[in-house]
Amino acid sequence: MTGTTQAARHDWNLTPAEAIQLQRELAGRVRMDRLLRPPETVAGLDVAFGPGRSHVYAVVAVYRLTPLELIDRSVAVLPVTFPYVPGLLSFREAPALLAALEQLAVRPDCLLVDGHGYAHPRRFGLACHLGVLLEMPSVGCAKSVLVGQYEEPTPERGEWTPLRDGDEVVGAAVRTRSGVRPVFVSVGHLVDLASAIQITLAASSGKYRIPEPLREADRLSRMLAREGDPRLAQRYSRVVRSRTSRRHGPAPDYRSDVTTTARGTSARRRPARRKSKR
DNA sequence: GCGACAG
DNA sequence: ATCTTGTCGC
Repeated sequence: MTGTTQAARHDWNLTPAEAIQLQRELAGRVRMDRLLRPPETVAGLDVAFGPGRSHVYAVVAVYRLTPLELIDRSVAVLPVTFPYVPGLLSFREAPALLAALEQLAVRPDCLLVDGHGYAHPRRFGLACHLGVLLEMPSVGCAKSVLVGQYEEPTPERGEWTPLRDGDEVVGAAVRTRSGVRPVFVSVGHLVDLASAIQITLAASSGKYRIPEPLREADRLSRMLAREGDPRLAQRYSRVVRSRTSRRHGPAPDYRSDVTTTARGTSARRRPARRKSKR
């Protein structure tokens, strides 16, 4: 899949009302019925915001599952152009994450996203959005619930209970580490819930609540965001990538099909019209 | 009208 | 998410 999907591209310069309509349309493309052969590599995706919340620092951390180890990383920084609105996270974070994915040296078998997938008001959270645009398997892994209710799973790592929104099972509360709060897993795209849970557990060491790929993406994005220098952050990603790819040999090229650029310096025609609260 | 509300 | 000090526990 190297820039061959035409349908998987759209404008990000939308109003909240337009964004909601787009989600309703794209939600029809989510596929959670396909069986997934066990992935060998999983990419953790997360973002952090720089000083004044002016820029989004996106990081992708690719891990091999056995053994669980970091094999590649990439960074992208873009100006913030959309407010934080529960249910519309994609329009604030996805452009930067897609830009980071484009700079990756290796193509991961699956995406593990910091946020929900199907467990969303319109069944189209950030993980679904990325999976559908890239046409690749993705899993949503959030630290708190957006929609739905669940019963506490027993304390042992590996245990889980369904997350239900009305009669529908939209995800699962998964215990990635014994004795701590569960994480909330849901289908992103091209995986079923059982696989999504397995992938989340496989990416978790058991020493921390957050799966390793997401911990690393979170750690690096926050570190770079604190520096507050977009240009330096992007340069840093190149250094890291050449370093890791040198040790593991040449990696297959990665190309996404999205129109976003890695350097996003051009001003949007329709900038964020209000600041997020809280 | 009053909460709830991924990051 | 980000802003922040100390504190409880392995």
